[in-house]
Amino acid sequence: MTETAIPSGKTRRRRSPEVAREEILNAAQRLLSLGGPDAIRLQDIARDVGISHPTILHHFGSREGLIEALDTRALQALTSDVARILQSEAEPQTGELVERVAETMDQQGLARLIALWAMRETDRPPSLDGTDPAALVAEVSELIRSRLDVTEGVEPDGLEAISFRVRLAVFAMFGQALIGDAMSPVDGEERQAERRRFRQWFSELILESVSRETQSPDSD
Amino acid sequence: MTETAIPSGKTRRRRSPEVAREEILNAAQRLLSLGGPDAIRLQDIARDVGISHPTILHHFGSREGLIEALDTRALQALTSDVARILQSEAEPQTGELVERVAETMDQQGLARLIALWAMRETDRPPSLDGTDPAALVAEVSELIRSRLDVTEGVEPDGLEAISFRVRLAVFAMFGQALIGDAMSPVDGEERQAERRRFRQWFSELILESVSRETQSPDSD
DNA sequence: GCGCTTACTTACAGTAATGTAAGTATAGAT
DNA sequence: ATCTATACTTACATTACTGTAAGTAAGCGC
Repeated sequence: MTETAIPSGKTRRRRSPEVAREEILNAAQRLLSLGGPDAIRLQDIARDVGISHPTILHHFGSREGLIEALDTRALQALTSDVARILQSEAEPQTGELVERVAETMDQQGLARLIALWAMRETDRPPSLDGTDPAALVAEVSELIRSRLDVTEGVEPDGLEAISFRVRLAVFAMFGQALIGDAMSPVDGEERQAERRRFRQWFSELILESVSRETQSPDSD
Repeated sequence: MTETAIPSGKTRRRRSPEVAREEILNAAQRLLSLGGPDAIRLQDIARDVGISHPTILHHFGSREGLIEALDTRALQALTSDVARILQSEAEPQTGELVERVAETMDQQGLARLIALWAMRETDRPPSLDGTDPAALVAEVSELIRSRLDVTEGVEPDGLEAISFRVRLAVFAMFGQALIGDAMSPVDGEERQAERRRFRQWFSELILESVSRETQSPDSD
C-alpha cells in the first residue's frame, strides 16, 4: 500500500489553479490544527485532498512555498476580519472584536500557524507579502483612538496605551487558543463555558481601563 | 566530512549521567530558541555539546524522550521560580512576579518550548511527570487569594477572577515572548525599552483591577 | 473533432533524520 | 593494578520525506 491518492471512480478531477490552491491550503490548515508542526506533510495533505503529493509541489513550488502561502492567507483573513468589524460597527465594540478574533484564532487553527510563523526565523523576513502584524496593530489602535477622540476626547500620546491594549488582547486570545486548555482546571462542556467567561471578563477589564483613563486623565 | 563530534585532543570526556543530561538539554534548548521547531535535531545538538548523536539516544532513549525531558525540566524550572518568589516576598508583588516570569520566558526560549508542547497533541498526556500548568495556576491563584484575604478581605468566590488574572498574565508574557517582536513597531534598542514599558503597564493594569475589585465589591 | 495547455499521476532519485549494533575507553571500586 | 560498569564512538540500517522526470488526460479554443 503505497500512495495512490484515492482513485475515486476512474476519472480524475481537474481543478482550476485557484480552487486547487484553496483546497490544499484548507487541508493543510486542518491537519495543522489537529497535529503538531510535523503535521504539514505533503503526502498527508495530498491524501486528504484526494490528489498526489507532486500536485502540491506543482501549485506551490515547494513545501516552503506552501507554508508561506498558508501564513499569508491566514494573516490576510485575520486582517480583513478585523477591518470588516471596525468599519461596520459604529461604536468601538471591544467585546465583539475580542470575541471575533478569538473565534478565528482557535477555530481555524490560526494560533498554531502564527506561533510556527513566529518561531520560524529570528530575523524578520520582508513582512510576508504585505500583511504586517505590527502595521495591523497600529491601524486598529489608530482607529480606536480616532473614535475615542470623537466621543470623549483623549490626549494624543495615549496612542501607545491603546496599542498596548490591542496587543494585550491579541496576546490573550492567542494564548487562550494555544495554551488555554492546559491552564484550565475543568474539562469538556464546562471548558467552553469557562473560555467564554474568561473572554467576557477580559473584555470588561479592557473597556473599564479605557474609559477610566480617558475620562479622568489626571490618573497619572 | 561526516559527523565526528569534534575530536578535541584525543581523549574523550566521560560525564556523569546527570551532567551529560544537563548539557544536552541546555544545548537543545539553546538551539530551539534560535531556530524553529525543526532545530531539535540530534546531530546538531550533539555537535553543539561535543559528542556524537547516539550518546543522546543513550541518555534519553529516543528523540521523543529528549523532548519530553526538555518540557519537564522547563516546567519545573518555571514552577520553582514562581514558588520561590511567592514564598520569599511578603507582599504580593505582582510586578515582580510578572517581570520574573517574563524573563524566564524569553531568555530561556521557554515560550517556544511551551508552544510546541501545547501543539504536540490534542489529547492531554498524563500531565507530564507531575508538573501540571493548570495546577500551577491554581496554586498561584490560591496563594494570592490567601494574601488578599489577610490584608483586605475578599469574598471567597473571587478565586476565579484571580485565576483569570493569573492566566492573563501568563498569556501576556507568553505572547510577548513568542509573537511580541512581530507586533512591535520599533526595532533594536528601543524594542527592549518598549517591552519593559508594556510589562510595567500591564502589571499596573492587573494590580489596579485587583485593588479596585477587592476594595469596592459593589462594582458588579 | 483536433490540438494545445497544464493539472495531475506514477515511478524514482536524493537526502537526511532517527535509531541500532558492536566495539572502545574512562572513571571508580576493589 | 586490575576489574567492572557504562559513557561514548564509529559504522550502518531503516525509514520517510521532499523534490524531479516523464508521461497521461481533462478542459478549452479553434
